[in-house]
Amino acid sequence: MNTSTNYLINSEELMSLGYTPGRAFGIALRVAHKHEHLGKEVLLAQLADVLATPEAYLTDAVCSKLAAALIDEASIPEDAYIPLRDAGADYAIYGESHIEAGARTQMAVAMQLPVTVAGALMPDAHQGYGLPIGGVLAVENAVIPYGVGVDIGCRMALSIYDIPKAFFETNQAQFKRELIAQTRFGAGHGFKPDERADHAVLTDAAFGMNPFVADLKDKAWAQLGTSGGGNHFVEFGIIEFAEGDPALGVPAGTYVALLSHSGSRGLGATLAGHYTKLAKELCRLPYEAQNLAYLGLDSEAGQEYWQAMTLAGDYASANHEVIHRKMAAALGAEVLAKVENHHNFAWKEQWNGQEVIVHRKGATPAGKDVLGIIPGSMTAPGFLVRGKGETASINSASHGAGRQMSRTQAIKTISHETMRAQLKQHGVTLVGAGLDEAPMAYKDIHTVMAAQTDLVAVLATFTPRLVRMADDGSRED
DNA sequence: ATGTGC
Repeated sequence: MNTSTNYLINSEELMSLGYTPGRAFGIALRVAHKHEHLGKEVLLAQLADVLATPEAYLTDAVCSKLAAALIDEASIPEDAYIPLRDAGADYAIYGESHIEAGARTQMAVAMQLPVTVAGALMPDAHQGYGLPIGGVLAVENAVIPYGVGVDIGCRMALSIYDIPKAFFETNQAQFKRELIAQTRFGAGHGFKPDERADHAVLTDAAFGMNPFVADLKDKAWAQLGTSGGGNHFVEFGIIEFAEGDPALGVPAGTYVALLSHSGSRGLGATLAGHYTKLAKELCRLPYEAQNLAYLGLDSEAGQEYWQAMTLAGDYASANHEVIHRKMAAALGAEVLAKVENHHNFAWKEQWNGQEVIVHRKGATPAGKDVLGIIPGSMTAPGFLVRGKGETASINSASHGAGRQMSRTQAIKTISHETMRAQLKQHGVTLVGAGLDEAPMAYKDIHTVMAAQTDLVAVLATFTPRLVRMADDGSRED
């Protein structure tokens, strides 16, 4: 994904040929990279010629796609693009010193959209696609598919069991068995036909909203109750309430709890891809803002996306419900309390006396007295929090610690021995996961929490003990 | 994030 590494022909050279940033520009860079064996001079001459007469290259084995993109771009008049504002409004940043520059650049562009009302960057923010992860954007009467993200409705769910810590510690083998038996991980994975779960979401009329969505229902059913890959997990841990919480109905004390993190699987990903593509066709923005293409809420496409997003959110919730339902039944556990919050979604909310659409892409809703879960890492605590309703953060907080290292960097620099030692030191048993999910790849959650004391108050601390994540190819054992 | 690509 990192396209900036040692290309024979770089962006500046392309620009000196007369290429301008856009889709064709990216294709030209890739063509040049793929055919480096031709040598720099030959490539530069060829790229200049394609730019001058793209029509002559429409059937060329190497440059046909580049030629088509150039013709396509030239056919769009300058004034077909929706202009950005010259200067974007200011936005609040929490924990700025730990946020990478790329995330701030993306947020600055988002602030220039003509529909933008307000924005904020959470302390776990990092660069994403369109809106940064950890970005919050309030807009007027529009929705941005990539402001929600690919994993629509991705969320945290916590079940607090009436099980003492001591019982967990003497029966860990049983908890581990059930963790493996009741959960499914891995990209593309679902349940076999005779293992499929049932849930009311499968009867949601929104599955019939159009043939495209209807086609996704069978896979959604197979994946109901699964967790997927990446940073998703299901884990047992110990949750400590220093004080009782009357609203939740949990007295002060220490309990065993189940915490899950996952989203809407293939269903949400397919819907996100489909509606982002549609938004890009209907909302032509300048190159740097193209991934922020928006749909008017009053438009047919906007209403369709909203309905699809709502379905994906309900489906993501059902996924967690199935996991938690199965686990409680398998353990014979009584659930004292449940907390759930999504952190990739768009909401209709009041902000500063005005109705806005708030996009939270990797940000926890933190309106006044709203409960949320902010996970740390597999060896660092997560927190059950209560929102303070801070206007400047648009009633939001971070959705975790955030990455300190990229996946590739983590795989390169962290050893299996180091990771094993870290897990052992914290008394954590891990099933699955690769080095890219090593705890050292994440920021210090305490630093992140310290940056958002104005946004949330901590109600309880959750310490992971038995963690399951997707297997990954880099594992050696 | 996602079972499949510029």
